[in-house]
Amino acid sequence: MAATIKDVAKAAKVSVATVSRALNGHSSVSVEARKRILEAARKLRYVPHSAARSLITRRTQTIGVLLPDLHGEFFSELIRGIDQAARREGLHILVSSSHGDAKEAAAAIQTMSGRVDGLLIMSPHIDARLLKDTLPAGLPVVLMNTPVDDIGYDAIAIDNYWGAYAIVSHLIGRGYQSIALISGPERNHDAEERARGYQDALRERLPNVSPRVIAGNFSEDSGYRAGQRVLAMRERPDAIFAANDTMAIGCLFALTEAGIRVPQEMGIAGFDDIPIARFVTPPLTTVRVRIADFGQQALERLVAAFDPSLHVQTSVQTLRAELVVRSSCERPGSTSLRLAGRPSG
Amino acid sequence: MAATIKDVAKAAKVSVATVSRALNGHSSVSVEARKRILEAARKLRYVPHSAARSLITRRTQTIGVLLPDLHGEFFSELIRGIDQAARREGLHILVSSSHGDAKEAAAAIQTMSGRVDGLLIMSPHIDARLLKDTLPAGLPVVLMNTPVDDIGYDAIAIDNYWGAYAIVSHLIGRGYQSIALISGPERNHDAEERARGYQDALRERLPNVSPRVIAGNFSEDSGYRAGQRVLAMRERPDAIFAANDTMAIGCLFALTEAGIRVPQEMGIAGFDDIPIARFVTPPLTTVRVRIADFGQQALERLVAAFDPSLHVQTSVQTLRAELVVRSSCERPGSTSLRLAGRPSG
DNA sequence: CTGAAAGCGCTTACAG
DNA sequence: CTGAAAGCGCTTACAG
Repeated sequence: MAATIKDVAKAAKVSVATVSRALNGHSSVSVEARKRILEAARKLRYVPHSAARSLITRRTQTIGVLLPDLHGEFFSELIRGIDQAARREGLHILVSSSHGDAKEAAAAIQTMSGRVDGLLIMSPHIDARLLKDTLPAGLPVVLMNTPVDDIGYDAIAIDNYWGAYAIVSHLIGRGYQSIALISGPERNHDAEERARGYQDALRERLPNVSPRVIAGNFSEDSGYRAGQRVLAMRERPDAIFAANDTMAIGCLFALTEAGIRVPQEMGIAGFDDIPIARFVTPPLTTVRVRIADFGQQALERLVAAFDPSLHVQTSVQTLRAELVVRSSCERPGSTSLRLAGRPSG
Repeated sequence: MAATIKDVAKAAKVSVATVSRALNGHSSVSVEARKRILEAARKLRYVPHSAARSLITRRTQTIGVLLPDLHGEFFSELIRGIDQAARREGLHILVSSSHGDAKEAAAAIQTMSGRVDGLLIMSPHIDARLLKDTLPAGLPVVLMNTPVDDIGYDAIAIDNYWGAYAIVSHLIGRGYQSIALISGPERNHDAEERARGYQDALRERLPNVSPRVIAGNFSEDSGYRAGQRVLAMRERPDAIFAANDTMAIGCLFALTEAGIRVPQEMGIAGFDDIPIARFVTPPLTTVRVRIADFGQQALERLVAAFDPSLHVQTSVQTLRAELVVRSSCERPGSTSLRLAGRPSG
């Protein structure tokens, strides 16, 4: 049906070798031959068969992106950044998501790994050993926000710890004294790092106050329910740090519904700076992570790893986060103290 | 490096043909041979080379998804639905986005079409002729929300017209008399259909009121600016229908900032029912489209088209939308009138 | 039930 | 600058 390189060769009256060379831009083709070949290819609507090419070149021009989930703007932003960078590099992207556990993630890696030149992996579940057992030796990989930073994989991570530390410090600077955390899902690396930042900030800056953690799972709904639990407490906290914006907004909704005034009676802060964060009432103080940039950098790391001469050693790169101060935890009368983003390693 | 079918054959002491048959589940392989082969394959971590297989089977087990953009939750939901259905079918998905115009979309179709068994295309720009000129004959395609419904392509579309018609009718039923539209981007099919629904509802239900359209482009920011323009009008409308939720929320923000009470002084309605819509203050009345379902159905349509015996004729399928009534246009004292979703064709 | 062989559509030394 | 030929790793009639 579709034209092959043979058809083009016949039409241009040259060998398939010459067609291949002309189409791949090798210089050693005469001007007239090249012209005839290009003309014939155009006429026949010739498109090289990618599988045949891959078979011989051992390159697919495709990279795989393994994501734990696809809910929410975080992932569309991430894919957007990856896709943009990939297009610049002439690479296609194969997407796979919804891996509930390590086993599923490993299976997805298996089926992808034969079809791609490299893999971008975000998996809160997988560990280093499983990864090593699953990945074909020599396949370039960049781990995104995945808790495997010790053993020979390139990785890129959001500075969750610092972001959480900074925002809790900010709340304390604003005069809040009893700050509760709405946590993310258990065994989720991002969630754990944010919790750790919360704990450390509290311990260092308010040593006499003990942390209070309300379980959440990153969904709006869990934030809403957490808000209701706060309302039911005998001794309510005076501020809440939610481990992501989505929960912060759910919580805000619960509080507003109950007539609690934010930020006067209770401060709220989130994490991520999703687009909607600035549009809720009151606008949400949060930590911004440039997610599309994150995706883009991950892809560029991967591309760099394609060239072994450039890629001498694996390393973990951290992506700077920045505090975004809005009014959801600005008590009237408190003085302003703005923290800047820490330069990342 | 990686093991090939030859290595497995050698290890299991059979021919490559037998290995191929065993691994592909053909029945005509003796039990012992199958056992030895499976064992050898496992030991060698054999994974069939997908390019080699594709070359001979003419199937890639991959479908391409062409999207105009990747901003916002709409697209992550869409990809999620597609990805879920694809996984069930054992298909991989190749994603490509950010095609500013028809030419870019055509180029993306070109580079993808050699690597996929079928294509899901959402492109507000492309027209039927260009599509016909670009697509290899015989490649299964399903158009998603793309204004090419007349010439022999399968298509699936959101019922934008009806959704807009229904929500404007709802506003009128609530007693609003002067309803302005914040439109979507020009030459965008969804936007045009929603505008058409708005115009028709107004013409039929309030024949003496002329429509008022404020230009927007689906971004929060354009909604915000539209809100400011409304505030500056000499004769303000008493309700606003924004062509998507994102703009509705931007507009709401502008109004709230200016001290306008919603819904008492001005009603607002949106379109899409993005997750945040229920969390803003007041919660937004909107039209819900089950986006993940939409993606899933598109993929299933495509898979059906793989089997020519099942797939006799192309057709356009419309996805039901439903009105979601919240408080952003509930004036005190107005009576309730809830419209149900229309069954789709 | 099994194997030898052809062939899918390319690229790339090799020889001229 | 060009062509003949080998070979990438599979699958599948064909013959036994």
